[in-house]
Amino acid sequence: MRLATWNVNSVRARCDRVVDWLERSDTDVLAMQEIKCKPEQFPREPFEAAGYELAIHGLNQWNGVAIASRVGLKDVQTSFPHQPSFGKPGQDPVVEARALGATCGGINVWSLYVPNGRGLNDPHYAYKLAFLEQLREQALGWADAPTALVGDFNVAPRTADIWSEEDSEAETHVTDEARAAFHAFEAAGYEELSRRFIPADNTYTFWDYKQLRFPKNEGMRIDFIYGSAPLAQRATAVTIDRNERKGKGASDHVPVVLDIES
DNA sequence: ATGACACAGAAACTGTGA
Repeated sequence: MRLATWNVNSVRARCDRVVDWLERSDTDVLAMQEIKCKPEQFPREPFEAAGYELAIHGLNQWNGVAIASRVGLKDVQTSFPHQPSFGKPGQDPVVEARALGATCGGINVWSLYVPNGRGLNDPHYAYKLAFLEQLREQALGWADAPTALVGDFNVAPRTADIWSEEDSEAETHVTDEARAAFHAFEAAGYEELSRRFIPADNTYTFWDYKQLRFPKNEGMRIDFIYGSAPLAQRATAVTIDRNERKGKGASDHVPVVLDIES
């Protein structure tokens, strides 16, 4: 089975590219982030014509997560228990569309879009840390089953995972506490599988659209695949499909792909 | 080569991302 994660940065703007890639890459399950639309706006037809079922969770033009599967899709959950909410001062907090769980081919798959954090003194940063902490709490209970926590974690775990730790736009991605919150999944029984297969420094999954970041390979490694022990022991390969950042109309993230033996 | 922000919604700009 082939399981992938991809922050597509609008599924409507990227639909043709995403479906083309799905078919070319022979992917069975794709977890998407930043679909940037409501379910009724999602371009279902090309996915379904290609043989995929869909689970979609989107509230507005922000965030949004989805799962496309051709190996079954059931037990859909549009948030995890105690998932933190967020709201601007004076507004009612909302549990945003940042987590979507489903059982696909016997695997408990979570498509995750961890809050960016925005700035170290921004309430969004505390929200980011709380999101990771509460997710870890829930993940403890899923660790004995084959579980995949995949998506955009918005954390660059090591110095070699970011082109410059001084980049002010990524300050919330490199702090000790963000990195500790990221690594806490290891103590919860999970292994980050892209690292096992792709340990090389300066191997990125995101490059900003601005300032020639991609041609200069100035990116960040922030998209990951955590597998519980029962899943990790079945992992055979991971690839990062850097080609998907090329050309006009690319997302700023690329797919990360896990192969699992049955 | 891979190339100098992009997306959505509202309104000719703003919020958001990282």
